[in-house]
Amino acid sequence: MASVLWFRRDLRLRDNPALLAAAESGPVVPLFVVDPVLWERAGAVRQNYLVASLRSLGASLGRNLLLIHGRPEEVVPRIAKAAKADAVHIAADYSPYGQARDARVGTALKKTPLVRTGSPYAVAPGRVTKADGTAYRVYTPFFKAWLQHGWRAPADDPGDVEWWMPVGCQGYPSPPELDIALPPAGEDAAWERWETFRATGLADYAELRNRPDIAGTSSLSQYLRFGEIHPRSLLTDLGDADEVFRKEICWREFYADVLFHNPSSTTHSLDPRYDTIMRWTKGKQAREFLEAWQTGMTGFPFVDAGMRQLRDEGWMHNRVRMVVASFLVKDLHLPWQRGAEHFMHMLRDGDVASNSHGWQWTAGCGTDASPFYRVFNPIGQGEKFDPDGDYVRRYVPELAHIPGSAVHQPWNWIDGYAHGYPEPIVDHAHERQVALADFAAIKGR
DNA sequence: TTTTGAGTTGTTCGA
DNA sequence: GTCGAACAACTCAAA
Repeated sequence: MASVLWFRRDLRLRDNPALLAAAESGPVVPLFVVDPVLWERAGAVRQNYLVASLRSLGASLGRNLLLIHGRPEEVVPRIAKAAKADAVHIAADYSPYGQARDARVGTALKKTPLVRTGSPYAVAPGRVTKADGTAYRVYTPFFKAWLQHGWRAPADDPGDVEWWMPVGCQGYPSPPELDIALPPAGEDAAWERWETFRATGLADYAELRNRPDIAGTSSLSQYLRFGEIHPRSLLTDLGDADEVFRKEICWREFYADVLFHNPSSTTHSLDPRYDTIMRWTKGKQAREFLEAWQTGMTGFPFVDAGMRQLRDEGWMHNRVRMVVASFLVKDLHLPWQRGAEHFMHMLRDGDVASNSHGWQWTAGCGTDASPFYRVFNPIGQGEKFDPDGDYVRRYVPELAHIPGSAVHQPWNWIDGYAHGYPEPIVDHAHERQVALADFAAIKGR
């Protein structure tokens, strides 16, 4: 009997338990459904990356990837019927949209089972709980329990799979052309990046990961996002000395767990007081602030460098993500949701769980005891984590003439504004006080 | 059961 | 310049 293996965010053949499950019963129909909802949501950068990844997967299947455009609840049953499949195999998707979609597809499949094997996580969301069975809301206890829970060994190599296309394949979708270069997509590229990072970056990761001027991070985020490599594969290769990197992988799992238990937290603050009490900037001023932030024209060099990196590369260093997020929420007083939407539209690694809860953490309405007084100083952060100013000069050419660390304070440089760089759109010290006062009002309720 | 201490990523102020 | 304290309120786990 044939079966259908429906790829979604697991675009790989290695360490793929759902593939093993599918291959057990005979020929496998490798299906990818171009879901118009997710496609529209992705934005041009992720659309391009997805197509590149699908092409890579297709090549590794000997051009047998079955691409069909349409709503999954319509497409998947149709393909299963055409293949006379005994089952449709998937890796579980724990995102709110994925859960709802898979429920609809399961219903539409009627008697053909939708079999979930594995997930994009080492430990599936919902598995790690407190002693009373409820979900964690603080990271460190979660991390301890997650380690304690442990995970399976990577899945075996699938060997020779008989790929089969029972119907004609539709073409790859055509995203708008980009004038930016994305990293190489696909499973082989993911493993190559991982091996390079293991050999050259992992030992210094704890020290250098916060330096956006240095390539100190793993650059694996888009590979994890699209499942071109599984986190279990990374964890298996880690040693005792790699605790900091292990914890970063666990953050991804923690936020997936938090979102699983709070499906509305993509748009609603975990702390419900937050959405109703904060006094946000409104009207024309809000639109102008948002545009200045999005285009990297706030007059704060480190913030603007980050926002331009996002625009130019579809990616931003994590340290800078926190700084620009803090700036949007606590200096410009705009809701975290506006920033999260922009990130999801622009990021090649955009993941709804990590993105929503990264933003909520920064905004101070999410998990963990994010102290209300934690307002990042955009200048101080730049001087601390981009000490030579190289990061700012790389992305903000109007400041390229200012040497060293002085680039973080163009107002103190004699020709600082000679090349059209804008002056600061807000007074950070003042806005910090406003944010603290707002937050104190929330906590009083 | 109650208490206690710690909690990703910070900043400012005053000694 | 460096350094420690202070900046709430709540979650969680261990004592």
